[in-house]
Amino acid sequence: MAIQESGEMYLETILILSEKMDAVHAIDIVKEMGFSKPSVSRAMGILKEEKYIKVSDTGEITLTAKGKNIAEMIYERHNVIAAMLMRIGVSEKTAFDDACRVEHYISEETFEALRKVRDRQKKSS
Amino acid sequence: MAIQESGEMYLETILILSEKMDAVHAIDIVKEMGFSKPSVSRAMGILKEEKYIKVSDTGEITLTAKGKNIAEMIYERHNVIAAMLMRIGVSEKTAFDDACRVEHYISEETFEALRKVRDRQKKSS
DNA sequence: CATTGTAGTTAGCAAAAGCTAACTTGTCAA
DNA sequence: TTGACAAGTTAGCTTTTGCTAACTACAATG
Repeated sequence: MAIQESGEMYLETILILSEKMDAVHAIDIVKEMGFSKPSVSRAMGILKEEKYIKVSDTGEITLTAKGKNIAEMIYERHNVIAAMLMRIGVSEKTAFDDACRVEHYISEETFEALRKVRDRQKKSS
Repeated sequence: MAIQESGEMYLETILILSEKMDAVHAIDIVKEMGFSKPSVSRAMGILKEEKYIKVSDTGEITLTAKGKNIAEMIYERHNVIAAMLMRIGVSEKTAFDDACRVEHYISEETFEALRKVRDRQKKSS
């Protein structure tokens, strides 16, 4: 089964959290995303099942290579979109929030075009 | 209840179809969107219930003012997003498809920023 | 050692939005 | 007039993804 939007969000959150703390547990995701413990618990079950994450017997959650690929792709999309929005005058908060929703729906082609715009911008600044 | 993404899609489709033909029926929406007849039938029931559309006794579907507002807002978002994507080099087909998904997820602030970019572009061309 | 609190799971509900199967209804052609 | 097709509806299934209630398991405090 292909990964769902919600799965992408969970993976991205795990990636972000694992850069901020040395061990990510389900409870950290609960606090970060604002979902209930059972919702997160089930999501972790599915992600584990589909080999996107590993969960140690102490409950520590880590991304597999497969999971990390997706998390990083989404995260980069997030950054590229948010950067583009801010460049055209959207506030940081809104750019972040909108990027968070939009990141799941753009094609590879659009992403590449956005990335080129960002890179051009970078060079000229 | 606030309108759902799927509801927005149906309203937008009704708007587009009613510009192409003089009477829109459920079957036209079935053909346009590729959903089953029962799916469209139920969606029309909900949109009618919530006063976004009117359905005549011959089955002709028309947008109410409330429905037209939303349809036009979404349609304009669609156009603004697609135009922006094409401007940065995305192909017409992809721009259309991506806009179709993204249009439901951007904030008013982002939309206004995009519109300004488009207007600036218009003037300078 | 008992109590309390934290982390996580299990069971089951709900809403949204797709689907198929099977029905009604109306029109039109033979 | 009958037979067939087209449009629409009804009933009921499925998946996704949130939720609450209630449980287990463990650890730490008094």
